[in-house]
Amino acid sequence: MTQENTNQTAGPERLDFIRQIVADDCKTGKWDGRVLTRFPPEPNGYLHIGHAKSICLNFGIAAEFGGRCNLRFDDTNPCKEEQEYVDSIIHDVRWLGWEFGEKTLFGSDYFEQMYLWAVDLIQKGKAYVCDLTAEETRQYRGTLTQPGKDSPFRNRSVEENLDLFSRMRAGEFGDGTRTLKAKIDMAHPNINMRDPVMYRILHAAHHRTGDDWCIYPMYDWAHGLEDSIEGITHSICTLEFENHRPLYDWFLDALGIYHPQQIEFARLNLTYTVMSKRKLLRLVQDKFVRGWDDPRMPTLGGLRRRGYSPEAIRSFCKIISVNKFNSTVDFALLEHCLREDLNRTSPRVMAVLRPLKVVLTNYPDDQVEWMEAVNNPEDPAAGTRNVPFSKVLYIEQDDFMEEPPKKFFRLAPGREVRLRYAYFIRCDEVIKDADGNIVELRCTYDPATRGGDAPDGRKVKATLHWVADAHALDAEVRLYDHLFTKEDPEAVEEGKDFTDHLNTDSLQTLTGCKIEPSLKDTAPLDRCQFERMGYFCTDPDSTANKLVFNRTATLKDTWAKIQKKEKSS
RNA sequence: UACCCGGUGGUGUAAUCGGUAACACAGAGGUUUUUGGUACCUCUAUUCCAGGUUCGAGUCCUGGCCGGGUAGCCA
Repeated sequence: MTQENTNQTAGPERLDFIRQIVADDCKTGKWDGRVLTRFPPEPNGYLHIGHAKSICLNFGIAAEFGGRCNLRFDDTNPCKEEQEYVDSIIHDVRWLGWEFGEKTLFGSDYFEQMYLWAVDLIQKGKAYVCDLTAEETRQYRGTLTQPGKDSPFRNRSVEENLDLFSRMRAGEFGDGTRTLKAKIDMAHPNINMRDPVMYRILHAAHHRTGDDWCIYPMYDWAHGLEDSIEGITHSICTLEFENHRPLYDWFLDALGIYHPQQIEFARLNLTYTVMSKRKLLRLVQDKFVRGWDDPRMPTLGGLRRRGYSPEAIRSFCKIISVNKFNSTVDFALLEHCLREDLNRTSPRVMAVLRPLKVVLTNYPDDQVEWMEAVNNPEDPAAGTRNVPFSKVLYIEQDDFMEEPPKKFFRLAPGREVRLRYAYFIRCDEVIKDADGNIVELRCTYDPATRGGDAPDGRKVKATLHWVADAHALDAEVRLYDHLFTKEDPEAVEEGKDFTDHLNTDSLQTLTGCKIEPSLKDTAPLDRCQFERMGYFCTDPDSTANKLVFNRTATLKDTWAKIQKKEKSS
């Protein structure tokens, strides 16, 4: 019976609608059991958490069904694309934990084949060279509710089209003077089918093909061909391409070549976040953030620098699943996945962010004791370390209140608490400066409580983290909050835009923080938990002389919740 | 007001094809605890509307309503 239960909980996972299609296709042998997906970014920007959804979908399906997933750059617009983006995208995909073999693929590698197929379409009378300007093309296209009208160049002879097209390629014409269009139906209710442009003239250097070409294929023409050439089985893309599918199908069928199946899904939206490339660019350009990898950015570079783990992002992508309707995922769900992973994997250390000096009046002046501390209670294999303890220490300012409310059970005058892995201490005296600020606590420790337990069995209600003054490392700590104050930053009133909802307190920099000495040799992107404070990550700005940490996420904080509730009531 | 797509708790999904609406997050309460963390337990709350088919509808049909996408020589 136990075994049956185990089998049930480990039973088959529910399939989302795309995996359902793939599973059905495998069963019916539609693609001879093959599964080949692809992730096709344009190298014109940095990847973000929304791309991670697509990456995990495509690579995940390939892995689960014993197939493959191609990383293919959709680089058909030389004006926007750069090698730097290619490199960063490759890095991000690998960082997320996906493998795509030695070879990355590029749409631009297929330019010659695409050209040949364009010629084929001309010969079949299904494409023509058009001399209309961009503006005229727009007018001829009609509107959403009105049909378009035929271009005066629509009925050129095959010979003339062939001649003109080869001269377009040869560079005889200026940018924008001519296009190659598919000859479909200018009255089609789907605007994408109203003689769409296949090639435009662009005398621009391409990041890979250099000056080899001065005509470049449009996405609608190129994308299906790329899929076809690679033998993709399931071409998974976002919802806005749904209206393009008939054209995708039309091209492939007109050419009579291998025809993958396109499937669309809804892109990711996250609360308190913007996701469009344009808006993210604005944040960078207008210096609302420090760059593309600012730890507040939803870019993979930003999340990485913030301290997010690839595992957390992958489990998030799995849990949100995939569907065909727009939805907005609660940021708290991403943080949940993050904490779930970090709790399991992060070594614990003690760090005091806002130090309050504590002097143990009955502790020998020059004594140092090395206390054994557990590195990770969730992982016994992580072992232990020793932390120095001495007469002068720091605790968190928030861990002391001169006049504590009922639910506060940390340190207060006359009250006893435990210093983690060390001793019970009692507060005897509060020292203030001329302005009445608390600057120091005089306390006594109980030598009998070494390690943290009282032989007489008495209990304390709180355990505090601490750092010994003489051995402390100084550090800068950057605390982050949501970049926006509104769940949906894009829902704006008249005359405003999303930057009006920027959170002015999204970054708080703390200096003079005290860290236990075990972190002396920490390296950029190392992750750890500062006990009771949250998950942190060493920033790339960190040096041996100046340590810098980013707060990845707070721990769940029921005390903060109580405070918030009492403040609001 | 053209065409396409879609509506399941507060949020994200599931219900294996017509058979007891479930899981997670969030929220509330509690147990354990040398992290007010973790773990564990309890609770709150759901099929857009109206008809129809059926013993039985979240699922099928019809009609509404609501939401999203589309008029780049961008992808």
